[in-house]
Amino acid sequence: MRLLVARCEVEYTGRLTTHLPEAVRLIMMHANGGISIWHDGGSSVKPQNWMTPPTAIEFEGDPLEAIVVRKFAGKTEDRLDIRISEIVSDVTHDMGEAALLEKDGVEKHLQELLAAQPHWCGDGFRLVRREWPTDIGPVDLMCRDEADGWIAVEIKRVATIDAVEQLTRYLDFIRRDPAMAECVGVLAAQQIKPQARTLAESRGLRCVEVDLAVLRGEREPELTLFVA
Amino acid sequence: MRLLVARCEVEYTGRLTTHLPEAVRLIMMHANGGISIWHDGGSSVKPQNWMTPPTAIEFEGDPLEAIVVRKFAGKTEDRLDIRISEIVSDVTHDMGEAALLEKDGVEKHLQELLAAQPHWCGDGFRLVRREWPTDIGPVDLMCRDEADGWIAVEIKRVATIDAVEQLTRYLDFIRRDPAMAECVGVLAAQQIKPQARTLAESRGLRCVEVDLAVLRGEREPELTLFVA
DNA sequence: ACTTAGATTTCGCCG
DNA sequence: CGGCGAAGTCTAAGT
Repeated sequence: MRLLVARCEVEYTGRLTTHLPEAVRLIMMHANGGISIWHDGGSSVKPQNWMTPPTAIEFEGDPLEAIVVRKFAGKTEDRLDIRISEIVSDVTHDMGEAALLEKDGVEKHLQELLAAQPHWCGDGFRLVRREWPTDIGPVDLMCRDEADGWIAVEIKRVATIDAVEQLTRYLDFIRRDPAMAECVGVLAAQQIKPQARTLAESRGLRCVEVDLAVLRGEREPELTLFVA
Repeated sequence: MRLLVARCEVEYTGRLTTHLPEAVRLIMMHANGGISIWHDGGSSVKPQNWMTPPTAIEFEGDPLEAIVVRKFAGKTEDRLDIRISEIVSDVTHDMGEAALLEKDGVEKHLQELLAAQPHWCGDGFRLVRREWPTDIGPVDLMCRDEADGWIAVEIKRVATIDAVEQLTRYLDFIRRDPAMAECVGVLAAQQIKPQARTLAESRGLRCVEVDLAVLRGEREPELTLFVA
């Protein structure tokens, strides 16, 4: 990885057009051709400009005066022009083998936990299968209740209006099978946005907020705050 | 901005849990408390781990042995534990004034241009207002045609099936007003995905592809390719 | 290669 | 501060 700290000015043309006025910035260049441009005053997680691989990078001048990064994305060429007026530092580090990030707690885990304890989606629910196939993609969980009614469950970490649309589309297809014409929809998520809840309920879909810690048995479900 | 290149191992606990095995990485620390962790083999645009400001950063040991970054995001504490086994490089650069990115060509500009020249959305259209409010959010443009009919316009840079759903929801609400029961929907975008066009037309929504350069008057509209 | 859906999405606007 | 929609979203998975 090459770390170039330089006073520079940057133009990007591609899906849109941007301009960065002259300032001292960090230019991070990866071995795979990826490049990103940073300023202390900007975001600490999103670069001011960047280009993802594959790219073609040209270095002009000695000492370095300009870097041109090109990418051929379909019809339009993406292009990053870096004009360098002063080099503050220029070092390259070998970082060795790729060391990938291991994650735990994303939507897939939520699905695993709810598949193992479907009663959190509704009383008496039992799992028929995960990733129940439909013509437009798999529903996260298919369950049946105590009266043998069908329930399609869509799982999200955060449920927005999109999740309601998604579940609605699934139900449209599932209910075409006469045996499942009465299939019910449940939206289960760690967090359900108000507009999503409103739209879901207006379409007769049930909403369930679930707590990851409770699903893992690390915490008791919240107790009712009044005494009978 | 402090750039620390070090052999390290990282744990994150917060919205989820992650682990990074030992490797040489770049640790980028901004003056505002933002921090991000990079490896040459990973993505060149998204860090392996990060924490956005506000944060509380503790440095342990001399020479440096560990960095602990904390954030109090609501109820749960976010925490980043960086255990350092070897320091390769540790430099700090003053980058001076913030130099912000200037953008041109995003959806807002498209909306401004179409608001000024609504005839590109349909013959004889005139603008009533931008950001026409409905119960579930604002419609980009509300227009009327030569026969005084109402037209709701949804604008996208790239229109997907989601844009069709969005416009459909808006129309559902708009048409509840008897005076606007006949309101028509138009989807205007630089690019309309084939599936979105099919769905839109099946719902009686009109599709218009617009050209940014033409809207700006930089290019003539395409001529018809046959002679009468 | 293209499409779909997730993301510690992030970011900006507006209430 | 929270909700909501856009983003040069990026990225991984499935077809």
